[in-house]
Amino acid sequence: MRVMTEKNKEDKKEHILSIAEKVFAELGYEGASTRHLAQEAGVNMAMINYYFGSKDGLMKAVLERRITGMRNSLVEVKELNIPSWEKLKQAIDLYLDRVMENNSFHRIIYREVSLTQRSDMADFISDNILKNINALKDIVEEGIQNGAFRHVDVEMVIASILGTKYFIVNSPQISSRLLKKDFQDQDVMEKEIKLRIKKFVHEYLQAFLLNNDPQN
Amino acid sequence: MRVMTEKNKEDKKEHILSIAEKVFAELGYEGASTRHLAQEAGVNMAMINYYFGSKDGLMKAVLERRITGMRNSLVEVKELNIPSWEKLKQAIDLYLDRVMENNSFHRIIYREVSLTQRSDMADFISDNILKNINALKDIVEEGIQNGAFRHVDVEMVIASILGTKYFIVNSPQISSRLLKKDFQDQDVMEKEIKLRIKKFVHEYLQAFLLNNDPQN
DNA sequence: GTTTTTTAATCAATCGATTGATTAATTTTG
DNA sequence: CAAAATTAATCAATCGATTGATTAAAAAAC
Repeated sequence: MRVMTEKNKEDKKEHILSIAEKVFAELGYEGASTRHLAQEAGVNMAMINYYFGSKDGLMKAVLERRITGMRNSLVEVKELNIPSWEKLKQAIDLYLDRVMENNSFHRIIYREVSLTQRSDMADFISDNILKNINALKDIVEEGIQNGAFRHVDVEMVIASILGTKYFIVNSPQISSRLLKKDFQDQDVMEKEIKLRIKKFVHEYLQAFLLNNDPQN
Repeated sequence: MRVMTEKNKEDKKEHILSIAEKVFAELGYEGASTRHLAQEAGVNMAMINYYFGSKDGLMKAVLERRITGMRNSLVEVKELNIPSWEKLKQAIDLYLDRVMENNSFHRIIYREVSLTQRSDMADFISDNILKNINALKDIVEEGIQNGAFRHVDVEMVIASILGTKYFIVNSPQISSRLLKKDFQDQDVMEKEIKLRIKKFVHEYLQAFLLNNDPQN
């Protein structure tokens, strides 16, 4: 038996977390049994309760691992002293980068909030997502106030930005066939689809949002 | 006990289906037990297997009830002899009307295809959705060919249209707080949000898609 | 009186969780 | 340093509860 030092213990928890993230995305929370989660991670079933208290605790640990720090980056961009249009582009690129890097995680959280039933888990998720959304919203509203953007429906602009990536990331079976790309290959997705989404979002926002009238 | 005539038998199946649609949207497929489904519908648990064979059969019946006929309407619009821009607007309005009317159903199907794991259910769903998507795609491509639309990334345009409604309908906990509306009230959603989505999608497509250059 | 519908009871299988026992690693003691 | 005591980690086995499904019998319908 290998020696399990303090360093290796954290490795093990991290290992279980990363496997669980994939399995939850693959089968859903209810569909992923603790036995299957343990088997996939190559650990005894009791280890899940030993390290995370419960299956619910494991799920929350998976969520918290990714949510921490997400908002700070967006707020940083929001407070940059650059033109609104550049600011919005940077925020969108940052958001898309993070989403595409951890697409399993984003499938999980939107799957959970798609349920009507309220729970502390769903509340925790939607609270955090809403904070990120509001950072984006602030940037757009700022651009409208300083005349860079037209007077558009701000909430709908946000919904269309998030929705576009949401559709592509959360329904891979459909979007991969629409975009004719195999999303099983992580590399293809990160290098090609990400650029394609960014290019499209930039272009349609430029056409719809930017105020080209120098009068205003 | 009430008399159950032949007419009433179909009513009962339909009653179970409509309740199941709501419960599946609320709790997910795995989260909704046959006992709970039966209790909500006010019938004995064995009735689900008697009428639908299995829980899986009930789910498939819920799906097939709505999917049938969806595509035909879109193809009808596609074959109208009107300008591409009018055609696209009609198709989008038709699609949004159907989605908002049956939002429980749409939450169910996208929840199922958000799982990576392939299944006959997920395949059945994505096959049918893709046919509807291709009808929309044909309309946009036709508009590009006849010069009405600019040479845009067609697949991304579709993804943004579907994604916008997808985000609003499938994550009600988030979108209701973003849009400051309570989606529990079906009437408010159908009469207000639907118009708002339509207005927005029309406007941004007009800005991005329409070819205002009379040369082309 | 035969068929269809409905019910309560029950089935094997699986769920998440916990148990007591065992092993490995660390700390304390002399 | 070495022996003893303590803590941490892991395991197989099993817990009660719940799952989807089935049954035989009763009730209703025709």
